[in-house]
Amino acid sequence: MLSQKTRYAIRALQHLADHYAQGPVPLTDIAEKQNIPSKFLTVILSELSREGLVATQRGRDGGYWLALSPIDISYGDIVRLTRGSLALVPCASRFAHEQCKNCLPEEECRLHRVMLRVRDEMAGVLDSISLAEQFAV
Amino acid sequence: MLSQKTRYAIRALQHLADHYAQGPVPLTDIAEKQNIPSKFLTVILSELSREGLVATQRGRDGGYWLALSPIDISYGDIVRLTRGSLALVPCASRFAHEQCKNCLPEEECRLHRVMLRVRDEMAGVLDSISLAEQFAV
DNA sequence: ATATAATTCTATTATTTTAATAGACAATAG
DNA sequence: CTATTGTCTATTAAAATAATAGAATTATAT
Repeated sequence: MLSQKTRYAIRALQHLADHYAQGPVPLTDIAEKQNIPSKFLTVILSELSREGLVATQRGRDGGYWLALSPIDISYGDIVRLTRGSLALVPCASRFAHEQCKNCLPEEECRLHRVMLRVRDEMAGVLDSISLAEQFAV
Repeated sequence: MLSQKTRYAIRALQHLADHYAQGPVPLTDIAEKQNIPSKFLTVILSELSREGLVATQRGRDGGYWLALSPIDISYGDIVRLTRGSLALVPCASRFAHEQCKNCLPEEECRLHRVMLRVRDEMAGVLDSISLAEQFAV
């Protein structure tokens, strides 16, 4: 499952995509429209900003906006960024590969091989849909 | 991510598949060969037995074995059984559907639609591989 | 019958992760 | 200058996960 935080992050980004190139969107707007606790959203957006996915401006008339065009942000990117990996097990991650705890040696582990397939399929879907797809899917 | 418990469950079942039709396999064997804490495996196997996926016999020479032929147990079945659902968000589950917390109405939620696609792809892979596939993938 | 080897059950504890909140600080527009 | 808005660091709360403990039960061989 995606964590609540990841779900919030995705919906916040969708909201920003909907207002792309319309100037800074204040956090309060996002929180209200998307039904996200605003203090928590603060934490989430600050992280996304540190990661370079959103740009920000402080002060009056400030807010957040996408640092890239919606079409250049895929769901795969977002998930990798917010939870580290698309994979369902640590050893099946392409970019954040690590050994699973208490497992067999990787080359003997059948689960490993199954999960590599699953990860590839998931990547296929998630990397093919961007924030620009309003009615995607 | 799959939980550690789910990973243990899958590897335990794979072990049983490897010894299918060879009589009861004692828990201790599985725990040692698969590197799973034995008391924890106790809990896991009892659950799998209650779910009807493995059969058991107590007492001397007792142990666990698969209640079905390995070819009739898919990875999809196991994941659904141990974590309730294949889906990455509650609202995208086919059999355990529920509303995501703090979300928008489902028909407005774009994440919902994306995640339905992902679930279908995952199901495609996981339901097509069974415990009989030794070198699957 | 009895000893032994095994699972089962219920409860509890420990650990980790996730979610949420608080409050002081910094920047900007007007 | 002041109101508005994001930033940062820390803390707390809550939930999920992982692991353990120990008594009870069952089956088998002898």
